[in-house]
Amino acid sequence: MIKLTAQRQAILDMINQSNQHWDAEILARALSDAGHSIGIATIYRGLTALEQAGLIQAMHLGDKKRYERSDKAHHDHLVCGSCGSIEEFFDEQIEQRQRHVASQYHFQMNGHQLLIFGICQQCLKLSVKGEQS
Amino acid sequence: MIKLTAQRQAILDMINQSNQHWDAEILARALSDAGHSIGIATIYRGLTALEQAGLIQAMHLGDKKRYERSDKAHHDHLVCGSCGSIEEFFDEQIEQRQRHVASQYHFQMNGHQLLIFGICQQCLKLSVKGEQS
DNA sequence: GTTATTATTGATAATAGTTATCGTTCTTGG
DNA sequence: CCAAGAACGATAACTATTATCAATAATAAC
Repeated sequence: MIKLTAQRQAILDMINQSNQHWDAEILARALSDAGHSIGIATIYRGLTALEQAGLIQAMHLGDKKRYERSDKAHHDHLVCGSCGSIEEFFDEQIEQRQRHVASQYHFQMNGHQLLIFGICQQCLKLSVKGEQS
Repeated sequence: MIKLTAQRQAILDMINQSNQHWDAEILARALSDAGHSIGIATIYRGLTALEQAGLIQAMHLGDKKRYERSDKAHHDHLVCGSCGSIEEFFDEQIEQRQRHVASQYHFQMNGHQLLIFGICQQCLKLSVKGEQS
């Protein structure tokens, strides 16, 4: 159904080649740096099309939408408020409990998003070092 | 520290009087309907100030920020994709597991957001009725 | 209790992220 | 080859939010 044009292929490749959680702006810059000149509207449309086709997956983080590869198993995210890095995790017990809660509320769950905010290990180390000096 | 002006008091009252998850636009309309004429910038600034003071709490849902009372215990949300309603729930096991995951990753958690997406009981009932007719 | 200082307000301009418009280009089937 | 539809790029428009700035209100200093 979806037409995989050269532009969309470039977007898809870029996303598939890394574990990043891309937003449209960063992706545009990366594509430009890689030699692809793709209009920003085409990038937004491409992302939407690729998401609908299930070729990539999307999440809302704060005020912008992020896209990542869809060829990995479901997972949730640890978001560092200091460096902005995003770490992934999966916990079957949490998944189970969510299904349980949904059924309790007679709620037909078709997705979820769990973000854990805080400070990542890296940044914790740095802040300790910084305080010592 | 925060100055509770008449405008901010009106915003706070409006939020405290209901269990809604307000966005700035809806809140502005409600305040206007209630006879308060408060500039939209003042509403945004007031919301930020009240949030920083801990008098209300905020969450990101999709592309807009929502505010709700802070005088209730922590909870997460079931978001209906059909009618937009937001139901609240709390599950200690999920909370515990999150703390566990964070410590596993040496991640200093200082908050989280869990959104369960799907269709609420009300909308499920309606869709069944609709299909029968 | 006037004056100086500081914070807040409202109108509006500006910004960020995203979507819509529109004329042009690229496919693809007949 | 050519018509129909999809996608493209440039850019205008839109939504949510923040910044600017002059006017006003509250607070503190004398």
